[in-house]
Amino acid sequence: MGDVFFHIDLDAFFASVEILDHPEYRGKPLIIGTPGPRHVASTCSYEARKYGVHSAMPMTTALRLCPDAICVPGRMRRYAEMSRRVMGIIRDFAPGFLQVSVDEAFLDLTGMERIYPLPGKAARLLKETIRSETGLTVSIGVAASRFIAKLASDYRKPDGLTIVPHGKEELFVDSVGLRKLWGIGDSTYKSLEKKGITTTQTLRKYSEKELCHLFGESSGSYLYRIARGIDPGIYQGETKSRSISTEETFYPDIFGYDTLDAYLLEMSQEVMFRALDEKKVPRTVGIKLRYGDFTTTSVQETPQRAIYSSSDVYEIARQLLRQRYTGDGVRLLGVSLSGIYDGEDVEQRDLFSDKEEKERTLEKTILSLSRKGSRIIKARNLKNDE
DNA sequence: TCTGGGGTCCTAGGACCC
DNA sequence: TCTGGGGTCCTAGGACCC
Repeated sequence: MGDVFFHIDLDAFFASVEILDHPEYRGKPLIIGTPGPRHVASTCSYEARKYGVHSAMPMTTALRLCPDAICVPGRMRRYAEMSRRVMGIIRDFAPGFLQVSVDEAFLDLTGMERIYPLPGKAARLLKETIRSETGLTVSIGVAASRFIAKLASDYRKPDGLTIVPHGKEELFVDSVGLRKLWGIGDSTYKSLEKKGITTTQTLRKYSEKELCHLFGESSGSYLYRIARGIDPGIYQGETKSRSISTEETFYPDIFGYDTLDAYLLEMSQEVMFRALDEKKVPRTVGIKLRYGDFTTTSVQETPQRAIYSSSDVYEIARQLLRQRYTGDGVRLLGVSLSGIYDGEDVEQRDLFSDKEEKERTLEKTILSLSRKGSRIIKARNLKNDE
């Protein structure tokens, strides 16, 4: 027997948790999201999907399609808690556990024939265990690669189980359709369409060389592989670079350095606290601006000296804002940290002056306090100290 | 349709070094 | 004078995913 992978996907996760906690929502169109301009739906129940509502849809559009929908704001802590419970069950089920998002995970059952001779039976057992222990349903895809397993879990939803036998991958991607393959978004699909490629069958007529020529090395061989149901290597490499970011969309637009700086300070603190919490040190600070007309621009800087505190982040962010800001109304402002590396080595004191070390220690203390308290307290403490 | 927030990866050009 | 080749780092933007 060859490789066996499961992809487990929680059905309409946030909405399902809300229905679990509020049985009166069951059977009704439910949208997780706040009504109003510049808001989008994060998830919705299957009843709402019948009206054409889907994730990432603007709330104004969603409510036009489905005026009677119940809207609730997301409760991320609650979803994280349920996610941990479900992921715990999945992790205990078989080795080769790989969580890829709050509501998705892979299992590698390769070589487990003695314990699970029939993968389909094993998948049904896992589904039933999750359902009876948490009240949530999942859809599972079973295949010889992660790529196909991932597509398979989406093939029949909710509460689905799709097994793609090894050797039937090409047939399977044909029935999924080009547009729905992982990695084919609007933009890629449109550029394929321009060349008359709208199906996997047509895509297969091109050699790898031709595709690389048309779309570049990386995308070319990616397309070549997925058209044949060959795993292009999704979720294989350990993630190299990491970043931590926060951003906020405003309504109405905000203007002026005073206002923008105030947000920049708050956001600098937030991202740096998260970095400190994970014992990470960033090398690069960036800001992102989106103006009222949706034009978006970003600037980043990698300074020579180490970034060790949120006031460092803020100072750089402030300068970057002055470099870029046109004075127009700002729809979105964001701060990001990237080029992140493990901070353990940097903990050695001689790297920092006494004053710097004191500040860093202070931020850590504030962080540990803030784990119990609110973000407001955190921000106020820092301001008073400056 | 009037477009969130948090991520990852890729590309292309320029700087700089050997 | 009239322009190598490769490697690495940095930046800005874009595509994609959940």
